[in-house]
Amino acid sequence: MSRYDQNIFRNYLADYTTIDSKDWSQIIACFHPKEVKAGTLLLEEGKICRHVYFLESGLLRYFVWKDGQDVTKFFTHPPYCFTSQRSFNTEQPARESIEALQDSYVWEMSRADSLRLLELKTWNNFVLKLVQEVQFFTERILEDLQNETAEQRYRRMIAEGSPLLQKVPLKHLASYLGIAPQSLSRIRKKIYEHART
Amino acid sequence: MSRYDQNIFRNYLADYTTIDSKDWSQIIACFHPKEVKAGTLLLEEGKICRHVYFLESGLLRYFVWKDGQDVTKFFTHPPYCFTSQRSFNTEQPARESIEALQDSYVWEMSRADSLRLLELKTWNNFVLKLVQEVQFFTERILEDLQNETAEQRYRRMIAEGSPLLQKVPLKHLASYLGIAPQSLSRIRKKIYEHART
DNA sequence: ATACGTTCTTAACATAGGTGCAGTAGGCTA
DNA sequence: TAGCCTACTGCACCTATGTTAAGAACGTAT
Repeated sequence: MSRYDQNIFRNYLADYTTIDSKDWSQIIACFHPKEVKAGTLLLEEGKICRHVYFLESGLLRYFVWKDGQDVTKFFTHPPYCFTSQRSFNTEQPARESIEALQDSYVWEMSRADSLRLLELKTWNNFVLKLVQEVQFFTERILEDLQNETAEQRYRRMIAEGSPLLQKVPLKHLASYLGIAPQSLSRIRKKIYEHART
Repeated sequence: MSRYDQNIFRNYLADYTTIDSKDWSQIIACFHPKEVKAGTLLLEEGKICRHVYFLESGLLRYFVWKDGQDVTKFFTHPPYCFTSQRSFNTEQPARESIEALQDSYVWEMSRADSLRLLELKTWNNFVLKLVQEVQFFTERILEDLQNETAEQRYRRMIAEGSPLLQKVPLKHLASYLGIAPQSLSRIRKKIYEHART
């Protein structure tokens, strides 16, 4: 696993928009490397999110506290550009925390730089596409949630070969699916029993 | 109810971004008025959405066909700027239809004009904010769906004084809440019984 | 007026998808 | 060695919602 390889970021951006060397140097100049050890928080609930991040490697988990329980909202795997959108845009305290599940390499950009960089057409274009993409993802999750049970969603993760299955503890997977760990166990049992026969 | 009052649109935009007369004339030049009678479709599932719309007055309903059933996804009330995002951006057939529940006055802009207008900084700025806002809404709906039952969501609509309660037939409200009309009736009965005591 | 379709309500009953508790087992850390 | 956490399993139980079936209220067309 390479660390701090700018090309990962650049290639990632190139998937969204064409980007020349001049744009790229402007963009990368705004980002600074930051290492996040497994188990530590990149963002803590209640604090204001003041950065835009790019995840180069590792794995992150968004979660909230709900009735004294740690509830996993979703995961971010590399390469991905993200922030705590609501907190970042409104400058209000974040409702969720972001935890590294594995040692992660991220690049971060300050709010001030972010606002400045939006003047750059290439970046502006990228951001718009990214936000639309996030919107599509959210809609997709919403749809799945309405149409499928936790079991069906878990089966689909398997069918789609989600890399999360190998990397995420089952307790987090369970809360991500919206069920108790016992229920996930039962589902797993059912699936593997059937698979054997 | 005034018809085709450009000021409604302009004031709406002003809530997102400052807008001078020159910008405004460029923007409004791209939009053309269109009346949608109650009960008719602004967009039909399977067709490609080729416009951006602004809803000046009336009420719209997004719905999809799912297992031979008409399922309401959400409603749009004025003033609001919208489109079938996925279809519009990807030029793929829309998965949902948009129906007018009341006689509605909308303004429409072609795809070509939309792309051109994005070059205008004011408009670009507005679009980015709008897409972020839509993302917030979707996230909020997702959260509610995970945390609340249909009954709780219906109660909250009442508590928040949603205007939909007066305007939308209960059958659509039921499918919007994700339950059968009978179930909504049961919930309503329960609420009103309790309210009386 | 009458008849018809649609929407909404009510009731009895069924059920899927989940919870909670309790006990067991394996692995890691101190 | 003990202690702790995670995961698995069996069982009883719950509850939100579906299903079915019937009737009431309302508007519209004939």
